[in-house]
Amino acid sequence: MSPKTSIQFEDIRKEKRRLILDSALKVFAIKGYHGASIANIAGEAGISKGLIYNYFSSKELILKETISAGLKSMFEQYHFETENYSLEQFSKLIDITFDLLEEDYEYWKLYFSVLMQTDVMELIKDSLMEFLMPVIQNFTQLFEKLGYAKPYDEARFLGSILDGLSINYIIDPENFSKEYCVQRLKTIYKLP
Amino acid sequence: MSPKTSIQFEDIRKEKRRLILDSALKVFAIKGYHGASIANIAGEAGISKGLIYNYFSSKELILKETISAGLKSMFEQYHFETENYSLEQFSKLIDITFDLLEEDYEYWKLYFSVLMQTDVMELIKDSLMEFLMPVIQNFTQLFEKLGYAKPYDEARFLGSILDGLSINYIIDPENFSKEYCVQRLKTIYKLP
Amino acid sequence: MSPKTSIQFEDIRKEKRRLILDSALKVFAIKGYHGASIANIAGEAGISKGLIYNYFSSKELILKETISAGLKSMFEQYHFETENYSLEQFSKLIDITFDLLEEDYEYWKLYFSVLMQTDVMELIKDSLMEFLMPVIQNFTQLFEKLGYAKPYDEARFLGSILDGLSINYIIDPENFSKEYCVQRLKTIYKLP
Amino acid sequence: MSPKTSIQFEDIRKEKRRLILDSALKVFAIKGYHGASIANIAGEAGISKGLIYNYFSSKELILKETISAGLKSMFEQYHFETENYSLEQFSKLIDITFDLLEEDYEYWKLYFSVLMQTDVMELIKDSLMEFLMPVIQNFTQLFEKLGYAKPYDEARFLGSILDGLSINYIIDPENFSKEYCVQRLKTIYKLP
DNA sequence: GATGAATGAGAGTTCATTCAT
DNA sequence: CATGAATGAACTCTCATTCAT
Repeated sequence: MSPKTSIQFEDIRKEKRRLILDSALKVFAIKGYHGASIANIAGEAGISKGLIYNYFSSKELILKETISAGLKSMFEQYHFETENYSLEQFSKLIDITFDLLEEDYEYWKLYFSVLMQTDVMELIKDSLMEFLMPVIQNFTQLFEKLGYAKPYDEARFLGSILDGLSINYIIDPENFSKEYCVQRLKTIYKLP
Repeated sequence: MSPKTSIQFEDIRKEKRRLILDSALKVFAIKGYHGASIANIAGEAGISKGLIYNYFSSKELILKETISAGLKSMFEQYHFETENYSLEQFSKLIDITFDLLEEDYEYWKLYFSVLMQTDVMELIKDSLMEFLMPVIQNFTQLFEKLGYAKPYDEARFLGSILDGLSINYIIDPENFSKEYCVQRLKTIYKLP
Repeated sequence: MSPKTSIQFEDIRKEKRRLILDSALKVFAIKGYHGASIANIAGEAGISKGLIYNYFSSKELILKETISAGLKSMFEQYHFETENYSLEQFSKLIDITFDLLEEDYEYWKLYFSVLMQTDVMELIKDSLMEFLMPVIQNFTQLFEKLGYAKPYDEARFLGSILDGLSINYIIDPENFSKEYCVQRLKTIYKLP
Repeated sequence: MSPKTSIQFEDIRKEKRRLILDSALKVFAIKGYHGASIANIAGEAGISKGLIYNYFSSKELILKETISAGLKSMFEQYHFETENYSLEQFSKLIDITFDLLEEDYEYWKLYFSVLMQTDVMELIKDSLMEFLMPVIQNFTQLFEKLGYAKPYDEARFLGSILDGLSINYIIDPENFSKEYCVQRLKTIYKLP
């Protein structure tokens, strides 16, 4: 009966925000960004269209936040020191990558579906770069240590392979042997 | 005095059809299928919206034709026998692939942008499979001949790498060293 | 402070629905189904085009609902037992019919304008038959009882006369003497 | 090889005009005025869209001409003296009316489909009145001679019955007994 | 905080009409 | 005389966004 404290309000807002982003992710993954409507998202979340605008000022912003929230949570899972990768960490990173793909299937589906659309890309470029740059740099350092002649190019090469494997897994998980590919990749880089 | 000959009309139609498909490709590549409007395509082509429907009965059909025209022209360029790949052909195929990426940059941008959108994928699946299946099969045969334990999985692994490299080249051609990656890939497979 | 109650929303919806159907009736009656546009209806109702689709999912559906709402309300006014017409009821039915024509002028204008358009007819056939069949059957029974040699044909003959009189009244009410025709019709059938 | 004479040209024009009107009638009868497109009519006639505009300056005009050409040709078939109907002529007129309905089914379908649409009606009102007025006047005179108290109202009553019977025959010729109704009508008016 | 009625711009599509040939 | 490519306005319908309650 007593008025809710501002802390309680804060909690409600955070939870609802989370709910909207999760619902948006589901709907975006199925229908794509342009194909999904605010009504779809509201329906999935079980709330009104109007309420969504209480939390996000536009559909574009929902996409941005969906993507960057995903990147942030993924970043947190990598959590080892940001510099000086070891071979063990390299190996582990490959494992983690594929685990995340499986775990956050919907997120990655959205991520890749949006990756190639120039105009949507524009929206998320900043969040993306913030996350990807250090990873590429770390690999560049590692490959330098390992004696590769062109460590940056090798890092891009590795990144590309991971992208390709990820996409193929996302498109058609049934016929794609994750295990084989992980093993094969480790063989190429002589990882433990 | 006399009406335009049917040959004249045919020429006009062929040319205009080409113009529309080319314009569609450009616009689709930038905005994606759902994000691109018929008005955008008409604007790019410098014609009226209505005229587009004199040539294609729907937006869906424009996408289908754009994709399958691209696949067809690409298929013609591979042109070596459809069975029994040799290592030389394997090597050459990698070269050709990256040449095509450079040559038909817009097409591949569209191709990859469309690849991840479930609903759009549905529209072009048939054309796509018709082209991709034999390629995967041929590689499976080749890897079998080369003694790989799981030739189909290896074919998918190779395909994924090519996808990943292609996408990274398409997204950011300036900072991506095509030459390094081609060379690196050939080293992995011990190609000439 | 609190959101609109669902009762308030329900009231708004009911009223607006009514408004749209009434406006549609007016416009359909003047321009016919194909000739009337959603913009016309929205204009007549003083609302936006978009709002109409908040209440009816298509133009077809608006027509269907318009027709069947009219038939339903008319059916309710006949209200005497559905079987075993008497001569008194026959006589009364003629009176009611012409009263309704006067009362629901616009509805009947639409009804008849739509009657002859094959494709539109297709849309409303079911609603129509549901209403008309029992009437024809009852008259067939009545004419059988009265000793007519071909009671069904006589029922169709009577129905045709009523149609013809109705249409002529609808087209040009000023110069058409309803009273004379009602009286004349009763004379033919020796009604009270 | 020699240039066609202007008389030949005249003939060609007349024939083509006829062809277009006939084709328009067929298409209008099936799809209605609004539902039929110029392309449909051109297709039915086996000519180009452009050529139609060489003969008629608008779609509206095609409708007008279709209707009034039909009325004119019908008028010619009645052909008995325009004044002083006899009972024999009355009887014959009923017969002719139903013969024409059967013969020119498509025309009458169009005629009635267009009858109730206020805006289309506007277009053909003049042609219509030119034809209908004398018929109504003649019947008024006849009913006066026969001693009816309100001969004009009786003429409208008869006209309405003919309309109603015609419409019901047009809508559903299979289940409508023309013969019964003709006979019945003659009985009412004590015709030979 | 929460609702959903309401808007308006813009989507894909159709079609009467024009016009160069 | 005849063609059909081309236009542009209007069509049905969708949807991100606003706002009174």
